[in-house]
Amino acid sequence: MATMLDVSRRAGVSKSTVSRVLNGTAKISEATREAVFKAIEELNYRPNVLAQSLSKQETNTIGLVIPRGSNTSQYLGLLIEICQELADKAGKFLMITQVNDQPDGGIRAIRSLVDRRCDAVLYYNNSFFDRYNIQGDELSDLIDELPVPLVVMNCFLPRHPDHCVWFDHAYGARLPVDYLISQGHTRIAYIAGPLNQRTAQLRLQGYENALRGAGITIDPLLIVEGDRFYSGGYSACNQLIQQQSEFTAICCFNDLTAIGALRALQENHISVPDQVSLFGFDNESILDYLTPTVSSVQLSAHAFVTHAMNLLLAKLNAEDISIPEASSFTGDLVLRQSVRAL
Amino acid sequence: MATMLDVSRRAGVSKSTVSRVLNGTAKISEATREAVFKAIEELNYRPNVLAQSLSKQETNTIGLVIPRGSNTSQYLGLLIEICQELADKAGKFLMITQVNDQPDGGIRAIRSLVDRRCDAVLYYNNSFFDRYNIQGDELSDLIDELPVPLVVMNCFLPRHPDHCVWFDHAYGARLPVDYLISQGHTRIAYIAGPLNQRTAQLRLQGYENALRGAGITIDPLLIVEGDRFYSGGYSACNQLIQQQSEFTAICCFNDLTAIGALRALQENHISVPDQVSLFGFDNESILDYLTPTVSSVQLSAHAFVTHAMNLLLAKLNAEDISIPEASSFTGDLVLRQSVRAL
DNA sequence: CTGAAAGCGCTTACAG
DNA sequence: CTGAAAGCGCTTACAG
Repeated sequence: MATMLDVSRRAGVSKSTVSRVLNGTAKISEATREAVFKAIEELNYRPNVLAQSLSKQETNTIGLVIPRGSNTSQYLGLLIEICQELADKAGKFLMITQVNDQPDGGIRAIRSLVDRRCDAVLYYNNSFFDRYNIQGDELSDLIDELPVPLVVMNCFLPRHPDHCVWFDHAYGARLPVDYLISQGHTRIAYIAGPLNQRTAQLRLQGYENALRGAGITIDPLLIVEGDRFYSGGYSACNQLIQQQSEFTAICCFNDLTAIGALRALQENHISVPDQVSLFGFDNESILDYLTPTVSSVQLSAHAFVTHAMNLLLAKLNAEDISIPEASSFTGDLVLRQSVRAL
Repeated sequence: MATMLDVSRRAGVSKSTVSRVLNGTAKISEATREAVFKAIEELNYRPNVLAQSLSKQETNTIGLVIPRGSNTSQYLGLLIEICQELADKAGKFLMITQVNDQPDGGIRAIRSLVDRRCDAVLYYNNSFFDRYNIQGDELSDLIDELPVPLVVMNCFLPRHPDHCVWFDHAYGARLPVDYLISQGHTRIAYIAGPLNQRTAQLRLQGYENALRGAGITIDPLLIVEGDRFYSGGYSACNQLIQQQSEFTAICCFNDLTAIGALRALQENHISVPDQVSLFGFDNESILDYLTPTVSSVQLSAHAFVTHAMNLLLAKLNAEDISIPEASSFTGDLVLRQSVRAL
């Protein structure tokens, strides 16, 4: 690969001049400019970004750490696309890496980006209690230690509320239950996510809070654990049906779970919504094309990611951002055919 | 940030020694080793990967360029996860970047990774005729010009068959049509993808080839263009219904299209599969949870991506791989309730 | 076992 | 307008 020295020789000038031509950092006579460009062309020269970065002591790069197990998530594409777009606008290169399936995978991914001298790092935390996921404390320690800003998405860090952006899952999960209660339902079942995950715990809490708020006793038989995929929703719903507890509605951890449950209900000739009302969570676009269409809760992933990136960029530019309360995001109810008043 | 010089001073040794301790590249007395590690600890030192790479003239990094508009694709997560895993195994850092929405976005993304001295680059081509996508010729020129290996996924490059891995879309799309014909269907409709995209064109060809092969006249009225999303399938199917052409089966560009079509059929009280058989394409896992479950064609994305990464790694290691014919991948029929014999 | 020096490919004061 | 030189933070022959 041709270097700047090669170019300078071919053009009959010094390295410095080539550098200046390339960076437009000084007046250069038209003749030498042309000579330099000619040499660049002939040698097919491309600057070594590593050397540039080392020399300038800046990389203009933002690091993004994406989670594993994301092949079932429709959020991943959105996350990347928004970050890319905002990084572009800010004139930064977005360097993406994925955590690998090892202990400390998350921390190592972050460090690896910092070691490559990213100006700042955005970390998407999949769920607190994932097998190899970072604990909140480790993240907080890391934020204290790192020489560059780190913003964490999807978890709340008590010691660093201004470094994280999170969803209020409990609040969001409460919405459909409150609504069902307002429509006269009292026997409301819940198919949870994997309860070793923080997100699943919080959403279950939201369900329980709603019932408690309405003075309805929580019936443990009406709470079944799924696996956040279709199959878990399917078998959990079958369990609900088989144990013959009476219920008039089911709220689910997420949409996939609800779709699995819907299938189980239909196989058992239980009509939705005539006999059972159904709520998903996430508001994936397929819900509009199921029969019946399925109600859900919409988390504004777009606003969420945008906020996180803007927070990061603000920290980068050392803008004195007042800690925005909006770093916590809630959800909105989306009603469709799957729900009816009792 | 502490540098190696800082560490060496604190430990009372030379930079060289610190480097050797860190890299285990020479016998070092236990005493100095400890002193060095102590200094590293105290200064919270982390090597500058940029400087290392520049000095060693190697980065041990593989670049991956992912497409835009991937927020609706379930392949993106799989693509990244497999590449990450194989890169890990090969001891390489995987640097991911996304093409941005500008002319030459693809080429610029590739170049940008090469400028960062990736050892090799893997490029996922979304579709030939996307707004800003690279043309095959440009890719071939790039392969000739770049100083590092470039492997291209999802398109066929006549000049570089050994640098690309692709699906035989026409073949895959032919499978369900052949099957339907074998089951006595002759009036088979097709809801295409956006026909300005190469993939959509090829799959439509597969449909037409099957009909021709069976001596069935192609009825233009039975071919409608969708948009590869639910909504396009929905309206295309409504169009088929309204124009009252007789048909006993519908094959679709992809599963989303089929799901949209299913909704339209159900709204019109047309029974699947009693009155109309239905095929999707891609075999997304939701198909098992629809009512009825929907037949499809499975492309082995896993094998596909694995093959591409292995091809890249082989080129990196200059292994003399005989050009594998298997660089073209086909699909498999997956039959479910949505199809019946006539 | 360890250090001094040159080099990786750039940028940027400092001179002229 | 342009060049020589020092420096970015490492690695690695070359000596000893």
